[in-house]
Amino acid sequence: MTLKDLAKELGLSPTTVSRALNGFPEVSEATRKRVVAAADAYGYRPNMRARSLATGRAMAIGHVLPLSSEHEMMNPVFADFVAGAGEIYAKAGYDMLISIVAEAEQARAYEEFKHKGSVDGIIVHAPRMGDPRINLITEVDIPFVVHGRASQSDVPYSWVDMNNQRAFQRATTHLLDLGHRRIALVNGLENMDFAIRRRRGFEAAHEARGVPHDDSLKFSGEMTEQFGHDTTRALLARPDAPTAIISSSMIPGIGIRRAIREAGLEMGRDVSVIIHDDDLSYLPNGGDEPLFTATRSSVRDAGRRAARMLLDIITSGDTTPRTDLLEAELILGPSTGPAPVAARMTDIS
Amino acid sequence: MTLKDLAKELGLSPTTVSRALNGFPEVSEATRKRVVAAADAYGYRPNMRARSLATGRAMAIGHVLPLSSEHEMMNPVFADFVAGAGEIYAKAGYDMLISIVAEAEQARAYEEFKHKGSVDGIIVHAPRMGDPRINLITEVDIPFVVHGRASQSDVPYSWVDMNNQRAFQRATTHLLDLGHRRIALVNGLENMDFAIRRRRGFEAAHEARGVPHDDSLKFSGEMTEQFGHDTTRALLARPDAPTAIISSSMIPGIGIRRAIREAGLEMGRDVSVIIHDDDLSYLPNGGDEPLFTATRSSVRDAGRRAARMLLDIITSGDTTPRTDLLEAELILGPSTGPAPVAARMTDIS
DNA sequence: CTGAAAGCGCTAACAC
DNA sequence: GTGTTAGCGCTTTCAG
Repeated sequence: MTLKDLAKELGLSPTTVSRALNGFPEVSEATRKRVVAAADAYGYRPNMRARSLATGRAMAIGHVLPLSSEHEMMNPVFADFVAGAGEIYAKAGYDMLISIVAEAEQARAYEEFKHKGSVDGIIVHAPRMGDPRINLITEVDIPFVVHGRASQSDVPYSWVDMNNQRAFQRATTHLLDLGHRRIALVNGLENMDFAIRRRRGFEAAHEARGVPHDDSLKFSGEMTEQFGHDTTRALLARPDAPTAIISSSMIPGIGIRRAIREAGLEMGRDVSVIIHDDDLSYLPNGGDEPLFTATRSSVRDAGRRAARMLLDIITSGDTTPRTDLLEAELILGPSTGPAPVAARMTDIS
Repeated sequence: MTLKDLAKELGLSPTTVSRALNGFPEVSEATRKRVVAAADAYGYRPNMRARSLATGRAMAIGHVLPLSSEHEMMNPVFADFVAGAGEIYAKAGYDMLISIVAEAEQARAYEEFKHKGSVDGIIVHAPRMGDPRINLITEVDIPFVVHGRASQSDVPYSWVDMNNQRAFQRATTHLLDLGHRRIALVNGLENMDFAIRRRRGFEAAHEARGVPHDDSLKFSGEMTEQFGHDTTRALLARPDAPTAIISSSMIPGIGIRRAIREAGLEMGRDVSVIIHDDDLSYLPNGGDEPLFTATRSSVRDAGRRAARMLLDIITSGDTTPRTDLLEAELILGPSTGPAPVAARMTDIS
């Protein structure tokens, strides 16, 4: 059933039918009712490809994420972000196109998106420090919003991001105010933008409280359980072991828990641990475990906001860069001051 | 730069240029070379919408997942599956469309996909027992492949799935052969197809070895850490506590570990635990923890296979249902026979 | 081997 | 208010 068929059935011209269906003002209410009823009855669905070709709008948004981040904490985060964005697109009648592209082919990917005309806008995921993609996509001249930020980028651009610095500053301050003076930071690789901001927050908290921060307590690596485990093991074996640890993500957090247990220590009593997780839904805080604290914010909401921002840019045509910084919702749970860690250790070989 | 522009530049007709670019045989090698070179030089990219309209092929695949499964173990699994599928699509020049649709709107979603002409085929995720979507989509008459299976469906359909029954049968057999006689199963909700199959495998192993399986040792619930924790806690408090536990997923597995530790027991010594995870990359088995065993298979590979299957169905036009059952790659790690659990327990209040 | 012409299904001037 | 006429950019008969 095409528009033409429907028009023939109704004894009208395709134009009128089109206008009636698309809510143009110049069609009479009577005809509109007839047309809509008939369209409904015949189960008519406009062909988007044809409409796209005629209007120039694809009614689709592309999400691009670099293949290289497949083993980062990106995986679950990405899924949630996309779910949130998808919600908004669905409401607005847009489709969502996902493409996972190797670093080297990013430039081509954007160009293709543009020239193939398959999307009206793009969401860029997992930016690095000074990510070259920002420049690439700006040149291609297609509306886009970055999920996260890319420090040191020389061109202005639109983004939606969590306030990573603030979240870590608050978490760190919390520990400092409890009396902790040696706090370790288990962070992601510093080529990821968020990792740098988190470290800055960690340091800022120290500076604000006049407590020196020891570089030998700051670690950055791939966010695996192994990394959390080994780092913590080594930390606890030191004569100047920290009394608290802040983990940048859930996964190394699991390793941290394990290492603490292996050392014969107890979380929340001997060592305070804060595990930051962008979306706690994966690892609900059991409550009865002495897991010290956790920070929380909704990635899904970030997805929704990014989608709304992009759609607005597209429909308004106003491409002046806009930004949206989401405050993390911190859950700073059952707390305790510093304990003489080293004294309580049994065997960590 | 459109085909017409390019043709004009070359002093050829659009037809010839099209044929040259699309590898039709009747064009001379000389012209083809010229055309290809020019296309390259000008950075010409065919407009997919126009091509789609002309050919009737959308060159895109839709992935539909029900909104209801957002809090299932679906999240990370979905991300990986999609990454694998995306790889194949990219190579074949297809786009990937994702839509997250509420249960109630599934029927309409498929119809829209079909009539809007935005995709050539669909991948259905997270099927339930006798999932009605299978019938819906079959009626709509668009090629599709199901990721997982929906038992009790009356129509035949194509699917790619893990051999969940076999994986759990093997894991259970492993424990039985070590001498365990009371094994608990911490499983997902049984409206999910895989949960049922896993239980069947668990039971089949017992039957094959002539060991009775106790219904009071089988649990099914939402796969949260809390569920794993509470179940294990209660299990260990029983006078007839099991000597081994099999967990259907990583997340409750974390709770299981915690409950065992809280009970003053040690995994792999006092209680043998097998945590099944479709993709261990999220929780690398540390190796030095007495985590007993784990099963492993690549969700990403399943995504690749499903994508290939669907593309083949589409291009060949042969819609006779095909199936692909992937064997899980089991890692049945450091093992131990049963220990008198109850005797070793300290305090679990 | 190449080109002219028609059309995919829809929208958007421009008339009436 | 409604219809007519051109396209959107590409593929595909059908001629030559």
